[in-house]
Amino acid sequence: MKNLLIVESPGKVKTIQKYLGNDYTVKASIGHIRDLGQKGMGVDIQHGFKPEYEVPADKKKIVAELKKLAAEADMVWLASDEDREGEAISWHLFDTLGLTEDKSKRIVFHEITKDAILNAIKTPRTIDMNLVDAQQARRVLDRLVGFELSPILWRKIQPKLSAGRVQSVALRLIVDREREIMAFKKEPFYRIEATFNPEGTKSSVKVKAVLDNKFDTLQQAEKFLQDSIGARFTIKDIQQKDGVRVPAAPFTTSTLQQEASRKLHLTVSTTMRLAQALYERGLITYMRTDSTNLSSLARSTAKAFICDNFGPEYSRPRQYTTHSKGAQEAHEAIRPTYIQNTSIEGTAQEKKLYDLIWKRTVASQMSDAKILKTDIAVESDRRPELFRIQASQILFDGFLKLYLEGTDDETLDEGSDVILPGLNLGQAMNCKEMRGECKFTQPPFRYSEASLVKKLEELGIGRPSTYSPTITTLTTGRGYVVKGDKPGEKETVVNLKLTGDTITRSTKTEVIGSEKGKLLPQEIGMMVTDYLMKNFDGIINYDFTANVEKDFDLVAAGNRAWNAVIADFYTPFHKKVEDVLSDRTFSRPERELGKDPETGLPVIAKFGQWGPFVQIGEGENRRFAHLAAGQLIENVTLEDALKLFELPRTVGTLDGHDIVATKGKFGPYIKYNGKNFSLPKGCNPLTVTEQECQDIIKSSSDPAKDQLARFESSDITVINGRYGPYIKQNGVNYKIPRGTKAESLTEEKCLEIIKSAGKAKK
DNA sequence: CAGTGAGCGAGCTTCCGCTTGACTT
Repeated sequence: MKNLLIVESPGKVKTIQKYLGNDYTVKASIGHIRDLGQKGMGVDIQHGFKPEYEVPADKKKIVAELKKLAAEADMVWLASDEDREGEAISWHLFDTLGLTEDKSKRIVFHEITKDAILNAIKTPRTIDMNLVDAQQARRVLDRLVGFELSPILWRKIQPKLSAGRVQSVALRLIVDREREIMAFKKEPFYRIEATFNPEGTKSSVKVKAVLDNKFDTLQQAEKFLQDSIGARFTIKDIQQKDGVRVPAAPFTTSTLQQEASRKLHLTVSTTMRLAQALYERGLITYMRTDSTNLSSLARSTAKAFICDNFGPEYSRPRQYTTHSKGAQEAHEAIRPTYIQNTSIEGTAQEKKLYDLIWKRTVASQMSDAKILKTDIAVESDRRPELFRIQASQILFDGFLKLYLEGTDDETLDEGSDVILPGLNLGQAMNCKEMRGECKFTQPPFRYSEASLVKKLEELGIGRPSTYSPTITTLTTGRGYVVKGDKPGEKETVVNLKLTGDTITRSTKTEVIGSEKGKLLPQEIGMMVTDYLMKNFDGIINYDFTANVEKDFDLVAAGNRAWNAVIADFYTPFHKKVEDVLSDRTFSRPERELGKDPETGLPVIAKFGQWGPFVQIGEGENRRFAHLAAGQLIENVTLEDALKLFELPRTVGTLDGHDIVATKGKFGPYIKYNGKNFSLPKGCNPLTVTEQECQDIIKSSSDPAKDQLARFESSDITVINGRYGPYIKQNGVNYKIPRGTKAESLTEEKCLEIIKSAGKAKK
């Protein structure tokens, strides 16, 4: 064998092999092949922070294979990604495989095209040891921070907790936001909206306008409406302005996660799983990237596609530059591999995600949209305030033909086109109706998974490959955060309406500030953040990563030794760690919520061995209840706390046995005759009726309830499982191939599936 | 489930970033 070429991702191997032909064997390292040892610190702190590298167990096989192939090859081409981590991977390969400088070359390419790869082969270089050192500094710093801080938490708060440069700041963002919301005092205000019929138009023509002033009180709003009875309204000013809207840049990992969340309501991890599947099928480029760059081939095919399908006036080739902090741009933006593929085969979700990527990519190469913005002021002869009419009209749709980026601001409706009738200066406007509506000032929004990723990217914290795993660490990993809903607060408001000469009042109950699917900090997350803020504010600072990145840049430029950077950080940091560990005091949050109205006993929220709980009374007969997900000691109300004691609740009986409704680890369930039955989604254990419980118990006792089909002779059952239908035979489960409808399965068809699946498994 | 730091102590937990399966009903 002449040449061995090693890349990171197995997904690239086939394509590159095709471009290079038989003189090359293309293999993948499958990411990093070496890491700091798992046992202990893995860094020799005493001797210049020397890293103690090991090949992890799951990488032994690939390393052995690469070693063998490298020994047989005349030349080894190290083609890992062109970024800090990629450079380190090349160096670890060089070191581990026992390569020499005359028998190995370092090459890089940013896109998987024939030109890019052949060009890379023509322009090899040597491994950039400064860049490798910057990576070693990053790796060692993260290990030192994580493995010195985490044990402090085990000792001071709870075992198995963790802290780190990325996760602790991500957690702090969520905790800080929650505290901002707690501190926020919402204020009511009145917004005045009028519906006008312009003089000289049909009476059905309506134009909506909003007063440029808000009122603090009902009285002020009512006064305005009274003053408006019989008032004359005329157009005082008309301003028209041409504007443009520009398409958003092609997707990076972060923006893909945000848009898939906004438009397709996918979680960050689902988005990545689907994108991985598309990538593996060769349908899209690599999905973990911070670059908005498109290859020249992609740009030219997009141009041709747009000209052919929409016309040349819709085409505007653009190259986007990446602005995000710390971007390393080793890959292209996420785009369809072939722009010509306007749709794909696959699951409904895969199709939707592909469609999103396709539209975003093509729209990014289309013309600006031309907009005519109109701003009209309407004055009253009784009051100085002005009504404003704002409209925007699309003169040329450009990229909007395909795609409009979503927004995180839940109060904003998408820029709909408002068509105004012809209006002139001085024209009279007849007021058909005027409303005074009570609104409330809004606290900042809680983070969703995707908006947290957006914020992390803005701060330069974390990388495309870690956004999703970081969220998993905070939620299912450590229980610092739960994803859930906040019900909002009920408010009774008085609204006003003026029609003709009469003002009517209406009273309405509204729910203010409810949020769904947001990241809610748990008590343990608050405690960890408070503790780290108090003792390690430098590390949990939002700028910490940005600052150390500057040092890493100095290392990468060859201007500082990597271990000198680490020493500067470690000396004061470790002293603080020692100080904190010698302090044996513990503090736990505790708060009295009030008195139990039934017994008069105090109700106290505090943190125990098993997490936050509330207790009623003291001594022998006190009662305990866990706080629910998202409830915090510092702001749980007495009312909410008392509700926690309403479970378990005896609902009724069936055949002489009690039915008890309660909540457990897996959500609400009912206990009956020694057995447990989950309550269906949306069924509240506090309000579920005896009849409903009896039905649940009876239907759950039916062994065939999840069976879709049963073929006795071959012991085959088709079961409707949690992840969709599947086939079971002799205790072994088999997937149903994509595109096959479970209802259409016959015994023969099932046997066929089992037979082919059996082969695949071997 | 247990129960809301009396003591002792062995042995465990943990980081970030680069990758993909293997696994789950």
